[in-house]
Amino acid sequence: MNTHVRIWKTVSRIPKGRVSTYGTIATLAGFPSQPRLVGYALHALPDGTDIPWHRVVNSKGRISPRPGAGRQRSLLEREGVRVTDTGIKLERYLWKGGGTRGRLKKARQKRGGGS
DNA sequence: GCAATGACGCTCT
DNA sequence: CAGAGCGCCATTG
Repeated sequence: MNTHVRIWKTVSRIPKGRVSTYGTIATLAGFPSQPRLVGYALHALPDGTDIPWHRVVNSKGRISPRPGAGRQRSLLEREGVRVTDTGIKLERYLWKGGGTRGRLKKARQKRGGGS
């Protein structure tokens, strides 16, 4: 369970109006490339949790097909995060731990990235 | 105690 | 460039 708490704490560190991906959270939490654990930890979150789980999205910047996804999108928009059909602007809202201001230059330019 | 699954990500084809 | 498969660790049955 300690594992979950660690992840929750990391998620809680996400600044308001910003989002992060499972992979990023996993890495920051101390689990390099272990997004499944993050997803599983969030899955175990209680309903009245104080953890901003809605700020966690997948690498595509899209909300995973989980029950309440629509509610998550509302919460994000409520915090000022614009969610488009193409997903959230990770280059704008993606938060990468520490006070990095999320200044991702080339991001990881894995595939497509920003069209 | 063993086996399968899971709110995903990366690499290969 | 696009699509599919495999891998990681922990939790649950």
